[in-house]
Amino acid sequence: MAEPLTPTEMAGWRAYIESSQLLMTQLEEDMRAESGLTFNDYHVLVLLSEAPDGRLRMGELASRLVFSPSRLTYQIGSMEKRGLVARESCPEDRRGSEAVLTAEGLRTLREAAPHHLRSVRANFMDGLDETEIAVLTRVFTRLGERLRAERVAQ
Amino acid sequence: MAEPLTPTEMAGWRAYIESSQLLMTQLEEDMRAESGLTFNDYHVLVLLSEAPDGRLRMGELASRLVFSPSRLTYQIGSMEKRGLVARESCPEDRRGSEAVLTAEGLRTLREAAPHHLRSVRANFMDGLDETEIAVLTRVFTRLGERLRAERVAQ
DNA sequence: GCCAGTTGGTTCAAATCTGAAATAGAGCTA
DNA sequence: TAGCTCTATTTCAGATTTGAACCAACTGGC
Repeated sequence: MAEPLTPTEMAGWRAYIESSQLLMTQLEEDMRAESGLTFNDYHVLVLLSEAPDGRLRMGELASRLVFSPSRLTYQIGSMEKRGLVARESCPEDRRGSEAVLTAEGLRTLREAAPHHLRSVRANFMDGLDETEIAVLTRVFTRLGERLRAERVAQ
Repeated sequence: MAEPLTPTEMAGWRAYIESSQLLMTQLEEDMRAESGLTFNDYHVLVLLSEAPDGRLRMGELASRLVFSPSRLTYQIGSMEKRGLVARESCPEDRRGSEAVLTAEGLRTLREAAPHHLRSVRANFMDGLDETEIAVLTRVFTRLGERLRAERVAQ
């Protein structure tokens, strides 16, 4: 078997991985400076705000965030302390619990979103033209679908 | 000022960020299962193996990994315990120290690399055609250059 | 109904990561 | 060369993350 990656592929891979690291760090820093939130905090708020009734089962949230169960327990606990979400036990399945967006959480999200999106634009989107955005969207949408499918199948 | 991101941009952004999360998690898991290494461990080994004489100053390594100084201190300490790298104090500047790849570290890298690269191919590259790879490479190379430049300028 | 086997979440100890000090040496200027 | 400022790295305490173990509640087969 030949090299697992051609030089061209290797270059693409390295560029992607290293720049993504850089981008994440930058966005994290901006978010912290502007809103005092973590990227994870923000992502939880977004997902909850989009869910019907502002609530999601822990498992569902964990799977969308790609978080381990214990990590999500901690994350929600931390956000609960800060009043951004509440935890309610689930009526249909008494093993389960749900995270619910609070008014304070929604307010925090509304306040943070424009700053964050501006940061995304400045650090990422502004460098791309329309064709590139289209390719990225296509590539990563497909990638996500593939990986999610495999993940379910183990 | 209008919305900071158009719906098209937003879709691209979400696809990128969520799929990247998924991809990283998958690669991490594969790496751990196949080599008992962390993605960070691996990246350190790669950077050192490419450096002249297999050694790099802590600061240089931190900057390439996008690690905080204290994080790198910890990371190298951990790898030192496992015999993958050694730490030597720097002759030219006695404040500094360098991380040096050990024979054991090089052996570990050689053993891990094919598994990892196969995982990168299977989870990422195989889904892309040549045009897409070219676009990704171009986009992320440019992004990296931009972000690094801004990072230096504060 | 009653188990055995799953599932959904939490808990726990250990590992890792973070930002703010602390250290120590370099380098410049008077 | 003494005194200042800056730089490279480590240390420290606290926050987060990890994987394994645990607990309770659901489910299906008998």
